[in-house]
Amino acid sequence: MSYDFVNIEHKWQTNWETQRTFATPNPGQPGFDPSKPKYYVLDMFPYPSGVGLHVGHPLGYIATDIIARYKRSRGFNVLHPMGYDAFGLPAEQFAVEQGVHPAITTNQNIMNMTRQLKRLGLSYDWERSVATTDPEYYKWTQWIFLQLYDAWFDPFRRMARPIDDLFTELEAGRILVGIEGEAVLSSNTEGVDAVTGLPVGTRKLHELPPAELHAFIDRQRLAYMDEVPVNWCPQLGTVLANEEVTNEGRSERGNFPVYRRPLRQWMLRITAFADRLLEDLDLVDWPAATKMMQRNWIGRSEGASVKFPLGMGASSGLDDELVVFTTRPDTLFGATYMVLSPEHPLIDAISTAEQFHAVNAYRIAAGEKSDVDRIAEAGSGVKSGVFTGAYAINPVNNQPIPIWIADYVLMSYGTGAIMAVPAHDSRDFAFARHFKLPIRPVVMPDDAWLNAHGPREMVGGNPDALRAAYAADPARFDEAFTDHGTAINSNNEELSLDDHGTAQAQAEMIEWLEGNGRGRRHVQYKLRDWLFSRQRYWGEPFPILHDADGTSMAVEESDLPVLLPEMEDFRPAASDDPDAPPQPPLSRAPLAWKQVVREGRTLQREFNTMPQWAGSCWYYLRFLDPRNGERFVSAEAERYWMGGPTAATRDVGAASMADDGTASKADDGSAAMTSAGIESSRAGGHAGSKVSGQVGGVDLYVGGVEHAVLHLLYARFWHKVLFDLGHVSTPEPFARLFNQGYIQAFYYEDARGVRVSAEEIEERDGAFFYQGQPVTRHMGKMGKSLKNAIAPDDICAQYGCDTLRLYEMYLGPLDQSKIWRTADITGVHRFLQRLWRVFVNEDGSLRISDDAPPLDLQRLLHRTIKRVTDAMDNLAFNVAIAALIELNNELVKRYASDEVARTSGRAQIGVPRQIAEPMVLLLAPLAPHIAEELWQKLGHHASLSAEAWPRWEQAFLIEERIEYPVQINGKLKSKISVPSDADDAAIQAAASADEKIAPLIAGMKIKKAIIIKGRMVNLIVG
RNA sequence: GCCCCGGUGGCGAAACUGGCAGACGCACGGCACUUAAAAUGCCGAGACCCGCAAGGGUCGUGCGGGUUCGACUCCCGCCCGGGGCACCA
Repeated sequence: MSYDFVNIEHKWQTNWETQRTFATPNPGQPGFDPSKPKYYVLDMFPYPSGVGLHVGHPLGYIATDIIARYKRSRGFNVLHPMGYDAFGLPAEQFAVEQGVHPAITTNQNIMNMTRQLKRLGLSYDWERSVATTDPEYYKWTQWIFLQLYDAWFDPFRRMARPIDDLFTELEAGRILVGIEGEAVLSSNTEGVDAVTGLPVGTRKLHELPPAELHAFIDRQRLAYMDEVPVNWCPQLGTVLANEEVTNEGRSERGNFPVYRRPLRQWMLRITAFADRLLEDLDLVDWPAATKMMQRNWIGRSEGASVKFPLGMGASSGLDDELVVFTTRPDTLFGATYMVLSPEHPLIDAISTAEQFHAVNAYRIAAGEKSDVDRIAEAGSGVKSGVFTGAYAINPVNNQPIPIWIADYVLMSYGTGAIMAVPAHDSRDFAFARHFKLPIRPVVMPDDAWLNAHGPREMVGGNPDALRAAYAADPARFDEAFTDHGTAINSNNEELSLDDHGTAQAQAEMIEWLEGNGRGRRHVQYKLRDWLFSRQRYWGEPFPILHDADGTSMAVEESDLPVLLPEMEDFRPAASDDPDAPPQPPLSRAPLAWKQVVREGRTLQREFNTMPQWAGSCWYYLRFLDPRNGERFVSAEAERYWMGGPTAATRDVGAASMADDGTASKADDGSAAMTSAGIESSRAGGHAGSKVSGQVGGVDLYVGGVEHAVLHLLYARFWHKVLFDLGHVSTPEPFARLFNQGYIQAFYYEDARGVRVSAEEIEERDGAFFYQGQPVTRHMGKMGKSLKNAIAPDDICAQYGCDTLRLYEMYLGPLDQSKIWRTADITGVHRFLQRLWRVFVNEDGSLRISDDAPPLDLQRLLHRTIKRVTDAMDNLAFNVAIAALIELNNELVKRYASDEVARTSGRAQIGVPRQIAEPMVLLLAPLAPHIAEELWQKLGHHASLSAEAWPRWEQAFLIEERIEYPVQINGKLKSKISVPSDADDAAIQAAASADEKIAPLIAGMKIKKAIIIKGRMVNLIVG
C-alpha cells in the first residue's frame, strides 16, 4: 500500500474536528488541567481576502502550529486560536469591486479561508475563532473605546486613570486650568504669580463656569476630538493616520495622494504613553529591527525648550515670545538667526510691511511644493527661505537675531520653529552660507576633524593655526561641526561655558535657562496622537452621541453594541478634489439609526467609524474568553493565559510607580524618565526567555515585519491603558515576537513591462516565453500583483499538506526570506514516501519488529531526539527535519533496501518498535497526518497529540570510543579513535603513536599539547 | 547621510559557548533493477595541484589586518546585498 496522503490527511482532519482534539478548556471548565503551565502561541490574524491564500501566507501559521503541537506534547496547556480582522479598507474595497455588501463578501471570504487553513492541518481551537465584524466582538471594541474616552492621563502617576479622578485632582488643587484651557500642574515652577503662588493665569475648579469645565474635561480624555492638520485622502474619501501615509505623501492602501488639511477628528492620546512605550521595549523579547523601528517612530530627543523674546520689527505689540526646542542648548550662544515653518501661526503677526509680499509668496510656493520636491530639495542640500523683517532676542547675549521662514523647518515637529546655529548644524550651515547669515562658532572641534574639514592649504598644518582659523571663520571649513567638543565664545555675566565639554555645557545651560525662566529641560517626541476616525462604512461605529449644542457623550454601556446600520449604498464619498468635505457614509444612514432620544433630547450619533486597527488592538485578549457576554474577557481567563503577576505583586508595582512619578518633575508629561517599577524589572536582564517569563503576555507572537509600528504600537498602547485601568494584568501584550520572512518567487514581464502569469511560462534553452513571446524573469515577494502566487490547495492536492508543511519549513530559517521552487518539493516528499515504505509493506501491513534495537541505532535515535528537541526550542525547523531525514535514511538502509529484503525475506525484518514510536512522535508536530496514521497502525487508538514528547537519555549519547581530530600546529593531520574515558595523557600518547602523526613529530619536541576532552587534540611542536 | 540585519559549494542551507567547515535537501555524475523510461535503491562529489591508481599536497566561510595553540564564530578597517529612517532641530 503506497502512501495515500489524500485519504490520510482527510481522515485525520475530520477526526480532529469530530473528536474536538484541539478544543482548549479555560480554567474552571471541564477537562482543564490546572497542574500544567500555559503556553499562548498566536498568529497575526489575517484579513479575509477575496483571492484566498497563497503558499506564502501559511509560513508563519505552519511554524506556530508546529510549536503548538510541540508544546502540547511537552506538557503545556496550549492556547492556539485563529480569527479574522475583517473590518477595514481592504474588505470594503473588495465589496465595492464586487458590488456586494461587505457583510456578505466578508463572510464568504472567512468561510473560504477557514477551509483553506483547515486543509493545512493546523491545530487551532476553531471554537475560539472570532471576527472583528461580529457585533458580539465589536461590542467590546466599542467598550474599550469608552474606557479610553472615560480616562485621562495623570502626569503625576504617569498612568491612565478614570476621568472621575480628574475632578478629585482639580478639587485637591493639584491640577489647574491654564489660560488656554490646558491642564497645568500646580507644581509647575514656571511663571509663578507672586500673590497666589500659582502659575500665572491658572484657575482652580471653583473658578470655572460649567461649560468651560466640560470642555476642559473633554480635552483631557484619552479619546478626544480636535481640529488638527490631518492626512486627507479624497480618493479614499477618508482621513488616515500618519502611520498609514507613505514617505511620498500617498496612502499606504491604494497609493492615492494625501493632503494635509485641518479637520475636526477623533484622536487617541498615544503621545502620553510615549516614554512608557519606549522604555518597556526593554521588557520584551522582540527582534532588534522591530524594536528599532518602534524607537525611531517614537523618536525621543532630549534637550531644552528655549524662549526667545520678540524684538525689533515685531508688529504684534504683545510681549510675545518664540519657543523653540533644541537638542543642543550648549550652542545657544551660536544661535544667529531663527527659522519658522511656513505654516507657523505667528508669521502674519511678526512680518514687517516691507517683507510681507515676499513672505506671502514664499508661503504659497511652499504650500504647493509636493512632498517629492521637498525630499529632492532636502537631498540636494539646497535651502530656500525668506526674511520676515522681524527680530528676536537671543536670551543669552541679548543680541537681536533675524527671523526667517523656510520649509526645512517642519510645523509638525517641536514648536514649528528653530533657533539656527549654523556653525553646528548642517542644515543651518547650508542655509546661512546661502543667505550670507553670520556663522558663529561656539564648539571647538578636535584636531582630527579640523584637519579633515579645514581649508585645503592648511591640511596637515599647525593645529593652533587651524583652531584659530575655525574660531575666526567656520565657513572656511567644508561642513558644520555637529559632534561634541569644547565650548568657546559662550560666556555672559552669569554663565561661563568656555572650555567645558558639550555634555557639561548642556547641563549648565539648562540650569541657567531654568533659573532665569528662559527655558527648561524638555524631551521631544516625534510620535503624534493617533488619528482615530475614518469616513468609511465598514468599521466599528463610535459609541458616541452628540448634542445640538456641540457637547458629546458616551453611549450607555448597556446600549452596546452600537450596530452598524444596514445600508444599500455603503460606498465612500470619493473625490479627486482635495478640498471636498469629508462625508462619512453613516451620515446617509436611516434616521432611525442616526437619531437617539435621551431624556427628551434628540441626540445625533457619531457618523465616523473606527480605523482598521481598532479590532486588532485587542483580539488576542478576546481569544482568551471569546463567548463571554458579560465582559471583554474574564479576569480569571486573562490572568491564566496572559500569565500576569498576581494581584499582590501588581499592587506593589503600582505603588512604586506612583511614588516615583510624584517625586519626579513630570510637568509636561515628558520629563519623568523612568519609573522605579520599570527600572527594577529592566534590571532582570536582556535574555529573551527570562524577560518574557517576567513580563507575561502572549508567549510567542508570529507575523510579518510590516506591522512593526502600526499594529504593534497601537496594540501596546491600548494594552497599557487597559493595564492602568486594571482590566489586564500585564504591562505588555506580547512577550516574544517573531517576524517570519516572506516567500519569494520568480515573476515574469513581457516586452512592455506587463507582468504575466508565472504559471504559463515555458522555458527553452534558458530563455522564458509566455504564449510564444519572450519574457524576462525577476524575483519578488509572492502575491497577486506579481502574478506569481501558488495556491496551497494545489500543492496539497498534488503532494499532500504534510509535504507542503515540511517543504516550507525546510526552505531555511523562519525569519529569512525564501525562494519558492515547486520542483524542490520532491526532496521532502521523498522523505515521507521513504518513511512510509520503511514502516508499511505493500499489502498495508506493518513492517515493525518487537526486537530490541541494536545499540548503535539506539544511539542514533537518542542523538536525533536531542537534535530535534533543541531545534524545536530554537524554531529551527529546517534543522529538525534534517535530523529526522538522517535517521530515516539509516532506517531505509537497514530495513528497506532491496538487498535487505532479498537476503532476509520481507516482513521478517522490520524497524524496531523502540525506534519507530519515538520517531513518529518526533515527526508529529511537523507532519501530523502521516504521524497520526502510523501511530494508529502501531496499535494506538487515541490521537498522538496527547502523547508525551520523547526524552533522550544521556547514557545513549555517550560513545564507547571517541574519534579525535589530531592537529599539528593547528593543522589537521590525522584522526585517532580513543576510548571515551581516556585521560589526557592517554589521548596524547595515542595521538603521538598514530601512524601518520609519529613520522611528523619524530625528532621534534612537543612544546605543548592542547587536548580538549571530546573535541580535538592539537600538538604544538617546534 | 544615519541605523539595523546579512554575505559559507552550482543552488537552499548546517556548524552548541572559539575546537574535524559544508550535516540535510535540490540539481548533477556513476552503478543496480528495467525491453525502455519513470520510480526505487546503492555509490560519488568544495576548489585546485601531483599520481595509472590506492593515495598525497595546497587553498578555502565577501576583502584586508589583528587576537588565539586554534577563528564561519571575537576585535579593527573596508566591499557588496537586503531592510528601516530620512531637512525630526
